[in-house]
Amino acid sequence: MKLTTAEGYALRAMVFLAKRCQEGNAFSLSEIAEQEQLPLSFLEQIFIGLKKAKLVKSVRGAHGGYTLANQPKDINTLKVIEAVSGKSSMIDCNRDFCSAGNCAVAPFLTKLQLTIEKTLRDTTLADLTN
Amino acid sequence: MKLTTAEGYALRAMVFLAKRCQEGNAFSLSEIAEQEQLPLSFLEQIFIGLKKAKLVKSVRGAHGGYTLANQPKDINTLKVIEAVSGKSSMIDCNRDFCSAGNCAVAPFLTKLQLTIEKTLRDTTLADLTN
DNA sequence: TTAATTCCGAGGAAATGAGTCGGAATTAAC
DNA sequence: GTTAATTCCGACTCATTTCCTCGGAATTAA
Repeated sequence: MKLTTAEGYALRAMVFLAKRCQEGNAFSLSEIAEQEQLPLSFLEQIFIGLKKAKLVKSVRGAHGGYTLANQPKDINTLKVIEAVSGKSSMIDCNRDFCSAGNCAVAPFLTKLQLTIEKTLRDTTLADLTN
Repeated sequence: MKLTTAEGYALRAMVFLAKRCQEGNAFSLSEIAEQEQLPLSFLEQIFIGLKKAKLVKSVRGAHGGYTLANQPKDINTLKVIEAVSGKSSMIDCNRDFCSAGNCAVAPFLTKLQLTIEKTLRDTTLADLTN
């Protein structure tokens, strides 16, 4: 039960942008990679996901880069994580035995997941820039 | 961010025992495996961890088995999970850059982890037997 | 003695994680 | 129009982790 490094990188990069994208200016990935000491080509993959999730906008070509698609206070950490890893479920157990309602643990896990998601949803990039 | 199947199996097996070990009677792994439809030899590995963590007691030899080491209300789900997987940290990022306090995300992740651990610690086997 | 069990280490197949690589498409600047 | 900087995209690799299995040793009730 831990964050993947891709999720961690995404959060770090998004916080980086939140701190510096006040007027919608874009930052190139090479700049982010250098400043945050992240591997560039991996960051590319990550930002493709962030773009698809419409959390960032891209400017292609020379002097291009990425900028936040919304205000930091309107981007929560759950969205960032899901953009990178997809919606994940604590319970990937899809056996007949369990999905038939015989599993004593399943309801608890859903509750746990909701708790986690609420915490993530309530924490925005703005909360992380202070 | 999901439970490993070993962690899930452990919880399921422990709930099984919580429901039936009222008088400290032991159940063999083959019985648990059959009733809960879990792979036996994998369960063996898992229970070695549970035993080391002193969450269960074992009775060796024929007609042996496992029984809970404490009352269900005194065994919380965090202990079960840690017995199987060890203490895990949301943040395994040990780079100089981050551990020097430059990481904007780290404090949030520790807070998140504490939240999760509290939920797990507050949920005992007794809560899962109803 | 036998059968049922816990205990233990080794190993193995599959999935996942954590990237890299090569190149295509786009665009500003020269 | 060429070049350099960038986003975009798919495929690929390599290491680690997960999810087990296997063989056998130790223990013990019957």
